[in-house]
Amino acid sequence: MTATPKRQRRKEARPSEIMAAGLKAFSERGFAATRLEDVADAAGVSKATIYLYFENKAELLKAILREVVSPRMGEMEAIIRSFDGPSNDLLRAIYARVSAIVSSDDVRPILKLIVAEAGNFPDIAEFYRTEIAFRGLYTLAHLIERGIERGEFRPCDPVATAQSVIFPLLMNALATEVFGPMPEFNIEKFHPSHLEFVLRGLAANREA
Amino acid sequence: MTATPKRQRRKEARPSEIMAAGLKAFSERGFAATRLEDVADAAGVSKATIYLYFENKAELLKAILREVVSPRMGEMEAIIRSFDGPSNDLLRAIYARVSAIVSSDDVRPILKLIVAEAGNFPDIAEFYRTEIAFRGLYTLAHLIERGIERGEFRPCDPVATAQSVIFPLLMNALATEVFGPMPEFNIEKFHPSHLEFVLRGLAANREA
DNA sequence: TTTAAGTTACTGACCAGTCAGTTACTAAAG
DNA sequence: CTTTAGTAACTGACTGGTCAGTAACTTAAA
Repeated sequence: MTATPKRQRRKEARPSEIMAAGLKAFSERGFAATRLEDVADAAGVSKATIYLYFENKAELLKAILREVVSPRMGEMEAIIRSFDGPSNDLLRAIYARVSAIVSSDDVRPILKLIVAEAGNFPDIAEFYRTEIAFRGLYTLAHLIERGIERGEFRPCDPVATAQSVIFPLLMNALATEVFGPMPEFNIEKFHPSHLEFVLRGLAANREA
Repeated sequence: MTATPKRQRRKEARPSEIMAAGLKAFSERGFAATRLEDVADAAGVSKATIYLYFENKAELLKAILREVVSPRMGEMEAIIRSFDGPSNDLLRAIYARVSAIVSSDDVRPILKLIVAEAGNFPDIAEFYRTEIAFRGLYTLAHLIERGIERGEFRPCDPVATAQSVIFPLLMNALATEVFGPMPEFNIEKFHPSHLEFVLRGLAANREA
């Protein structure tokens, strides 16, 4: 009988399993209200094992916040660089990609977590402020600028307008995370409706 | 010498002072991480005094969340009911009012607090979901519908479009609360820019 | 003098972090 | 192909500190 032993040694898999369990627990209950013992249970290890891979509770959170979002940022910028058609089509492509990322089950909880905990972790707040928020916003602003230069979009402040474009996406994901799925918000209609709204809001005047 | 006594009996003033101190502390550090003793210090009372006016820590939070936002909701609806001009002007008026409320120093922290803590307080989440979020969104949707009926706005899904209008406002306030004031976001340009964006996104087609 | 607002000092529960001990695995020697 | 010595992964049980909530007392005001 080769029964599975009561415990296993799986050095490689542990950190990511612990981080996944931590993301779920932290985003559900908040950082301070989450017991490391519960994270351990969910990850199928003992609490002490967490301390083999992470210095302390705060470092576990930071590792989670650093790990999940950053890789996705590159994608968006790559799409913009490699695209060559009308700005409308580029915007559609970006929109589809961003909304898929932001609404995904691993990124959406992060959004809530950042809002809730950034105040207690200044270095993480700074990281998200510059590497995620600004970088994302300016990338989008750059796309808008491109459209203006090509005469496809009306003249406007690109950074301010980028917020009009992207914030509803973020807020919609955040609301879903906070209140759960909301049929009253017309979830399935929201994305096409907002995209249409954005394209009209950006459209260059016909007369010219 | 009629020196002020070391302690005073101020039954009327205590609750609101405690709630103000609680709002500040809870929104800065989060509910679980906030010590009731710190709230007491900030309110100029002892911790036990809090228990004279609130059953426990959770009830203090609930009282704060119930108290601050609700009164503001009525205002918005009143404006819409009493208005009679073009929908563009109505939208401008509402926008000014809502953005003032949402960015105010006592409502903005509530936004963050709700996002962070709704998960741990189901009854509060339900209250905000229905009495604040839906009610506000549908009120705005109603305004948009009015504009469509009068031929001033293009036909669209009012509820979905209301999100395009209001979510940037909320997200902008939330970002300010989370990351602090951000000159890079062109704060002073954002509101006029977004309003312009919204009016163009809603505008009825010229041909008709 | 009475009452009720307010405080001080305490307690019981909880939990992050630690450490001594245990078990899974590796591989060198027989 | 065993056995066994060594090591790295993992765990159970503990501790020191923290903090929500309370009980017994004090004093401002009516």
